[in-house]
Amino acid sequence: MDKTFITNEYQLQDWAFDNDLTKVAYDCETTSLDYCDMDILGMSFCNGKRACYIDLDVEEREKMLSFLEWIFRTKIQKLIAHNIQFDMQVLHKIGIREHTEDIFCTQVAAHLLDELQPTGLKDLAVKYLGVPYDKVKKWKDITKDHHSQEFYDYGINDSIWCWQLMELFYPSMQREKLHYLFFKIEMPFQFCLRDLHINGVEVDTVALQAIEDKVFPIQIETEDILLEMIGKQPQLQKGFWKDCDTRESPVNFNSNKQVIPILLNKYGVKLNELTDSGNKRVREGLPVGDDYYKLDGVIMRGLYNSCEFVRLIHKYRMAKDLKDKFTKPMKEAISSDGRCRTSFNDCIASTGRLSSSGPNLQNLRKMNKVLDVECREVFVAPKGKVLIVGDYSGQELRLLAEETQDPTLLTAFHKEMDLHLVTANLLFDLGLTDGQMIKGSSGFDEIVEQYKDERHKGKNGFNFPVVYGSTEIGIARNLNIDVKEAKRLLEKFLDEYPGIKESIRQCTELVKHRGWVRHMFGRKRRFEKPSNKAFRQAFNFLVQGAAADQLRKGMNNVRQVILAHPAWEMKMVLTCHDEILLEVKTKYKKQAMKAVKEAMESAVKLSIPMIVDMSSGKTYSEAK
DNA sequence: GGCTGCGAGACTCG
DNA sequence: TCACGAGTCTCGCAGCC
Repeated sequence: MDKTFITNEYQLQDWAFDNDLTKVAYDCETTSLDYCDMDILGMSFCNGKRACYIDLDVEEREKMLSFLEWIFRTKIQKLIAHNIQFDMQVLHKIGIREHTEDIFCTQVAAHLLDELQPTGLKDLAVKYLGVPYDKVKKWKDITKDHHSQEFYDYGINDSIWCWQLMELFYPSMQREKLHYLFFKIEMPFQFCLRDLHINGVEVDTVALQAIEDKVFPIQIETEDILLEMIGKQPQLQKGFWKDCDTRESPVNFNSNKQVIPILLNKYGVKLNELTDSGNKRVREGLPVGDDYYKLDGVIMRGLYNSCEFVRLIHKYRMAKDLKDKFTKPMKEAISSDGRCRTSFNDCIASTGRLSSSGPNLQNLRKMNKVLDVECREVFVAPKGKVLIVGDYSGQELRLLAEETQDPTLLTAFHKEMDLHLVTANLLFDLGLTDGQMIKGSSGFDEIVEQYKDERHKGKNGFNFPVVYGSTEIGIARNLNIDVKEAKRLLEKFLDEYPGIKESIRQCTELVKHRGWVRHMFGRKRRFEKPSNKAFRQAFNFLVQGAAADQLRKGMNNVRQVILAHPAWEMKMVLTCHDEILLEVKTKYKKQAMKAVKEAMESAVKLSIPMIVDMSSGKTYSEAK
């Protein structure tokens, strides 16, 4: 491959006019991964024959950027990159906002072709291109001199490898029939991911601080009471009495190793359950000491009435958890413009779901009734705007119906019946008619109230666990009934829903004999060897994975709505598995909600209706 | 004695 | 080997200088 290193405007122009740039792989080197702080150092191109590295940390930078803007706007018709959503963020940041939407992300392609492999560019270069492992340099290994030959080489190799991977992956995807998923769902979705990161979500720092000001005193007060109960005192450093870091407790109530001996010896609490490693030791016939008792929130709640000490430890831990895992990291994650930007990772979960990190905004704590704290209230709409949420109603169960084509499930969703009640009715012979189980019908709320317990068992004991592949033992533990009864009910459940039973059987056969399954939108999941765990994962994938790709299609449609109505100033700001959070000018709220609902509901055509619930508010908690 | 890396366990969410 | 999919924090231990 011919390599050129470019450091000024004329070299760049010569290279660009001498080479065909209709189809190129490109890669950007930047100073930071966060959109707010990021600046570009250089960019590399490869068209399959020749490659160049363009140093942009130079005097003629502005002229070169404006020439690059022209290239992207007029020359490039196909754009290839590794983790292209990031490289498109860089383009946006440096003012290149108009470019082709015909894109190819080699990272996404690699993930679709093998969801278990590492998808870093360097890993793939070693695995597929035969690049020797010791020749692959990581960012942290290269010199800090951005104008050195070594740095230029590092930059240019990325676009060359990227081109070569594209040439390998393109035919592989056609062979594996992943083409539709890749080009029609995943590639348009990369623009949604780009926009989510660029937009971020606005954080109300006053509300965030208010939560910390509420929970931190609770943590300290509870710790004092706990210490007093065991006849000890906190050790305070002189001076900064308000500063938590200078205060040391002789007992760490967050440590089970320290807390369990107190519970056993001083309070005579009986702990029965063991941790996973404790259970393993029992199976292996090894001795099990106090260290192997399990003490988590569920067990602590069970001991509330008999032991005040346990209740206070739980309260202490909840307060500490909110500060350590929500308010503190959230403060650190806010960019200079007051917005929080998470990374949405498209190529991690083997089901195809998105994951979120740095910070993870997909596990925001719900309302904590003990401490009276709602974390979602810190996410707000900017002035003049409102937040709207579109949420797929019963998404996984509807997709379960679609996947299994079970007649009872299909009827339930066609008639808009409450599926948890339907299951309860079938399992516990409640004698309800179809009409009584239709959501919103007269007397429906009373029925739900009357059969609250049975409905809860239908929902959390069967409907959801069956999608996870739960066994009678799991169901027995879950519902606190004996295994024999759980087995009888599970058999009854599968007899009442024969489509589910048959689908699980077929799915298991495929894993046994073929080693992989494919969900309704084309994504594949592979298994190294058949096992009960693999069978559960495979069936769950058919539903969870389909849900993930339905959401992608929904978001792609919503993006088109955004582009069609610039006056609404609508922005996607978050997504969480089955919902999309957007901000929009207050005066367009009604139209926007209608359009988003339609866009999400029409994303995929199924044999049953998909319903999207819309809500709005000034804060995320209000809009939920 | 202090630092670092790692696994286990606990917690959060859909 | 008792539910699917994630991320992140703390604790406590092992290994190293």
